[in-house]
Amino acid sequence: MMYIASMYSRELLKGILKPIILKLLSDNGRMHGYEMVRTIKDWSGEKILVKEGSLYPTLHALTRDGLLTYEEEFIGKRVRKYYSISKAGKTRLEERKIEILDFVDTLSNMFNSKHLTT
Amino acid sequence: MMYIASMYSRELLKGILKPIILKLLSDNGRMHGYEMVRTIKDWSGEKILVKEGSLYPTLHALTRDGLLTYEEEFIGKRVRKYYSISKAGKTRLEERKIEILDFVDTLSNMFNSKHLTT
DNA sequence: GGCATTACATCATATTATGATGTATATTGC
DNA sequence: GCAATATACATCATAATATGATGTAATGCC
Repeated sequence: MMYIASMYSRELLKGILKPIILKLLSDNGRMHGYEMVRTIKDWSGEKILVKEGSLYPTLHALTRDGLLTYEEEFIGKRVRKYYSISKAGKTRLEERKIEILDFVDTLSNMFNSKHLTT
Repeated sequence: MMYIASMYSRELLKGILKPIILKLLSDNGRMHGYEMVRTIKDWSGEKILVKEGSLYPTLHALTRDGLLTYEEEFIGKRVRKYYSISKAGKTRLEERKIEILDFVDTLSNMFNSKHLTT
């Protein structure tokens, strides 16, 4: 059992999990689900804590959409699913990366300056 | 009738509308709904295009939660609701601002560097 | 043996932005 | 004067998606 709470509010994290998974697999090659949870945690400085109830359905959705592939491996009797990013997944990642960095920049400007209408 | 499409994908915008409204009213004092839509558009460089179907229910929710107050005014026969941020709203904005700027920074780091696990 | 960790999974629920739709007044161009 | 557009409010069904709760089972450690 895993019980953790994200530092960022639930709403702020919406729409960001898929790109994070794509980026993770793009950088690291093969990874399995449980490994991703821990890596995202480390990677974000303990600030993004993905829950299993979020991760597994998202991995299935990305696979269904052809952005990921996976292979099963047996460690003793236990099965592990190693996921990899597909060609289509890499293309999608590039698109989303541009959007995210631009969005982040927009938000940064919005909340850092004082915008007065005249 | 207003028909516009946001530059950013739907998911990415989730959870950001409330803080934007709070920031807007914090900077500008009194504003009415329709004015907010146009200001957010200008303010974000045409990148965040809030829909009426999103804005009005959100204004009601923020008011219900005590973060906004409003006064009705008549421009001829037409009613306008001028919203202002409350003390509680300002407190909430400060909290959310810190969270958003930190989140933005985390995302920027995540998507700009290559993170390899060893 | 007992406990924590690893590793997968599903499902009901909550949140929230959107598109569609509706109503009505005011303004601007011709 | 009239038509088109802009102003200004609103509601509702729908879609997307992260979470908490819950479940199963193997492995590693003391």
